[in-house]
Amino acid sequence: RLRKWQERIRTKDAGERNLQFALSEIDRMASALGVPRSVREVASVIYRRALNEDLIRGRSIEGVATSALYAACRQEGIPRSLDEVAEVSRVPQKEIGRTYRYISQELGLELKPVDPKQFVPRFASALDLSEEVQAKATEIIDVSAEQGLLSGKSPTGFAAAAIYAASLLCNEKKTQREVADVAQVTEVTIRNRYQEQIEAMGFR
Amino acid sequence: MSGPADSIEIQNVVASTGIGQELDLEALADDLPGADFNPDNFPGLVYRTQDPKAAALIFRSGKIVCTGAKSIDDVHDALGIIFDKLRELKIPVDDEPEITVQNIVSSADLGHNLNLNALAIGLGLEDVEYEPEQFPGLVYRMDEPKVVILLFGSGKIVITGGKRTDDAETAVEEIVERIDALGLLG
DNA sequence: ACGTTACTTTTCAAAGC
DNA sequence: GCTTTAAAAAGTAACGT
Repeated sequence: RLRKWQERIRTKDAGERNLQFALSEIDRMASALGVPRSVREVASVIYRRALNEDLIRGRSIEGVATSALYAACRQEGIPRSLDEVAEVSRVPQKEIGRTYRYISQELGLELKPVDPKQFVPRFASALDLSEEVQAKATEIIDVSAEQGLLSGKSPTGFAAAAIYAASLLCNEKKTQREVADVAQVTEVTIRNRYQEQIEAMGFR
Repeated sequence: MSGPADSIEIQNVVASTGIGQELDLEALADDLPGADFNPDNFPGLVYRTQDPKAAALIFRSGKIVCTGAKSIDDVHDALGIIFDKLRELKIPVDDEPEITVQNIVSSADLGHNLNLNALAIGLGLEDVEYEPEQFPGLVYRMDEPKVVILLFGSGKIVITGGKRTDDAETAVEEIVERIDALGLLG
């Protein structure tokens, strides 16, 4: 009986330690990503729910913690790309994506597809672009999405192209390379999306 | 009436069978020209047929997986060729080994562009996986027939997971109906 | 800025780690 | 869970020229 008692304490302690580790990892990654405290709290709640529903079995703590943070950013409307999240995590991007899909499904998060417009303020400020460029980029995204150009396209690439186009239209030109670097997409992707968006806007 | 169902093309058929006899894959690798066998990598020996084009994974237990064929007939033809090759090598093969179709992959065209964002919400986020950052297709799991459908912005689709030839047809009719009911079919 | 090649997703069996 | 095999869809990426 004493052994059972000790094992319970050991298990409880191990569980506590794992939880503490996960929460501190969420905190560390959130800081590195520069997301507000409210998002870390949402991520913590998602992690605890995954823990309570036994979704961590067979998965790494770090993987679930990272996915919880990725999901929290989306839920709070300030998404980070999987690339960005993977940069501050020690879990490979592929595993983060797979784990995210799993916990999202099991917890019924039902998150809508990421809206490219949600990347505009962050990318634009990283490029020192004005409020005017941001408004223009947002308009370009709305118009081209309405014309059906968004289906299947990566939200970051779509946002990057719109920002590039808007910077040209507002005489605050940034090079494709500069925009590509902050959005972490290639210049080829920006070029391809840019061409379609310009046509959708009726320019040419 | 030409509809999306008429555009269905089988792209790949996966089937399993067995010759009812254990095999020495090392010896078989030497006797079968073109056979690939890397036991450190994978326990199966890979053998490809040219006509019909297919690939077979042959295991020590005598069980065989055939994949890459474009029709169920092609699966039978390809496996027939393999059975004959084994018999030529004096390996006893059951007279008519049972062949089980495990998966059929088909493609089709709905004929209209699709708004995948609207479709994700319309079909129900709980049954849909749509992460364009990772893959351009929307993944929809259908219960009856039990298949998985990948839908693309172009209106082209992939139906996989079915075991019967008509699963794809039933699935296409069903998905068209659901998309149409949402008013999302051009 | 081309073209080519290759990777992402889904499905399924096989034997073994 | 992974390893291998095949195939489609469309987007993105990384090569070399």
